[in-house]
Amino acid sequence: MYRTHHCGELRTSNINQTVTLSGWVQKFRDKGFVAWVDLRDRYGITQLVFDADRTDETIMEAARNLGREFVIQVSGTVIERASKNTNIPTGDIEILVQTLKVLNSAQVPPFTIEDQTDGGEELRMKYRYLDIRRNPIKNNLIFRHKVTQEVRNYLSSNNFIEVETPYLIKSTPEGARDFVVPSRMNQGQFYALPQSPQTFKQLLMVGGIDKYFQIVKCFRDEDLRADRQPEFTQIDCEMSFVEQEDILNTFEGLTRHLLKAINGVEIASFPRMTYEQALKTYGNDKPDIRFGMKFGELNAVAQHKEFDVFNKAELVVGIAVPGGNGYSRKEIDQLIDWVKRPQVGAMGMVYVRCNEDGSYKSSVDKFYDQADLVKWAKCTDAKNGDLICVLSGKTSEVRPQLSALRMELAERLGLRNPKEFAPLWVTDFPLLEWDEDTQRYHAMHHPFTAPKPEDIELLDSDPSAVKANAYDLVLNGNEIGGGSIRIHDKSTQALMLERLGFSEKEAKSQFGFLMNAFEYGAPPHGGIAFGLDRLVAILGGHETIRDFIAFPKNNSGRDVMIDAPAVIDNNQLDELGLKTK
RNA sequence: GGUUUGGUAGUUCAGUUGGUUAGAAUACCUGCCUGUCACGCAGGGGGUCGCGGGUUCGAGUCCCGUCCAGACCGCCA
Repeated sequence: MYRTHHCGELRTSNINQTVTLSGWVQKFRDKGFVAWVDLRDRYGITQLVFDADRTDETIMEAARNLGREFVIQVSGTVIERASKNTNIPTGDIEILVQTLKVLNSAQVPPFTIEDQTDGGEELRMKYRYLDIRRNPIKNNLIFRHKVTQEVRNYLSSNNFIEVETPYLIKSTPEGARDFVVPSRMNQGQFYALPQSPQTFKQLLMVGGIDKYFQIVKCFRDEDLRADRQPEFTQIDCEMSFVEQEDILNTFEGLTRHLLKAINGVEIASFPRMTYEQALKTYGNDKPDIRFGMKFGELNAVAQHKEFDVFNKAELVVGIAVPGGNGYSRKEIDQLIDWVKRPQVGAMGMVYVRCNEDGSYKSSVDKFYDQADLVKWAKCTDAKNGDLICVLSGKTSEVRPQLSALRMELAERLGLRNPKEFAPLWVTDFPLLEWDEDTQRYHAMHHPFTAPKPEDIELLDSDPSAVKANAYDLVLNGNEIGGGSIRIHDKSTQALMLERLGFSEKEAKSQFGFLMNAFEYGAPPHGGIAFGLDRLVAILGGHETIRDFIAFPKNNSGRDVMIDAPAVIDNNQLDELGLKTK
């Protein structure tokens, strides 16, 4: 038997017991007459003691030959410590070792296996199995397990069943790039890995599985970010015989349950906001509402003077930065440089200092008097001591720019408290979005989203005005879930695909299976999918999802540990019919 | 595809205006130490300054190219 106990469980109540423990050598401390080993496993650390008076000399010697991360098994007696350590749960006891067996030696690890490691990101990824031994990563994986368990518990107890859908499916032209897999038995043909199980879950609805969920890997061949991986996990859900309201209530319930069970946070009901409101108020369809700094549109109070920049702008919009009047001229200049960076792309920034005495000082005093600036302050809800930042230009450009500034300032002001949770439903997304590159409409959500019934006639006259019963769940400025009521009849689906530029033939070959199914009694249905990686990271109080994924990929989509992707040999290419020459 | 930051000891980093033998901390090794737990003390080993080219009497430092990594933009229905 390798162990009778794990390394986190022995207490004073176990004193005098003979125990066997196995684990890794965290640390060896040698005082000459007496030496200690911190023995670590998943559950904690237990101190082993080797004492010149009480320990056999050969064992003493063997202990001196141990290195960091050696795997050992020891047997001995639990004794009370002469000096206790209140920092760890097992700090009152130690093991007086009677037998010591090295189960495996270890090379000196390339970074320290400690909470505050000295290792950099790349090195930790290359030796991810060592990184996982560290508490922060190990605890994140345990945390993720808890979240998925709670998801399964909640949905199961609400009559949802988990059904697996295939990973080897068919490439579709809409949406992200597909990862493709060559077929050996059908040479020249390819499977695609699913970007989501979307059509399959809809077919499950046609199959009568009226409440479905799946915790499922999805794949998108697009460039990565700190919060984006090429393979990621979704909590994918679909329900039949439901309206938007039913879905919002059900999954607000799930999210509330998670916040309660995982974070101990109770939120009575989630606020809602339309897509239009979100853009107007926060410049963004996933606003972080933990803090204010709402947009104030200034066209009416700023476009009557000689200031051409504003007069020519489609939108003049500002935010009030709390306490921002405290910024030095230099700091404000740095802010202006920040918004002018190519990543943000503003042409410039006008600012107004709101002095404590109620007077104003702006960078455009030449054009505007105190009475004007009073109105600006009113529009942006600025208080004395604030700084109003104003951007102008094309609405579609200025809003994201000011939104980026708002988020940056909130970050600097410490307003993005990771312990605070502010969920928000964003509803009434447009069905379609004009794409300049391809000169056609794209589905904002996906091509299976149903237009709002009252907007259907606009599909011909004014496609971009058509709204959908589509919704996102936003948490602390992150989109954590999105879904819609789906089309469930063949003619609407055909019309939709036609509007997206599919020929009848293309529509049939790509999505014929779905439209066929719709002809055999498809129930009204809709659903939602949550990004599990992101959700777990946010609940865990982090922005980066990599530390919540056991084996993540780096910025270039590489697994640096196993060194994938890699070339394959000619025989393999030949078998797949992919050999060039 | 673009913008930007970085690459120096096992690791994390410093390295001034281009100038002597490239440093620190930590890790590692050796010795000492009667209760350590970030143990302490003394000593020691450890460098293709990412790679290639150029400028120069002289390059870790300047220039060009290239590779790798991070952040962001595009992209991500």
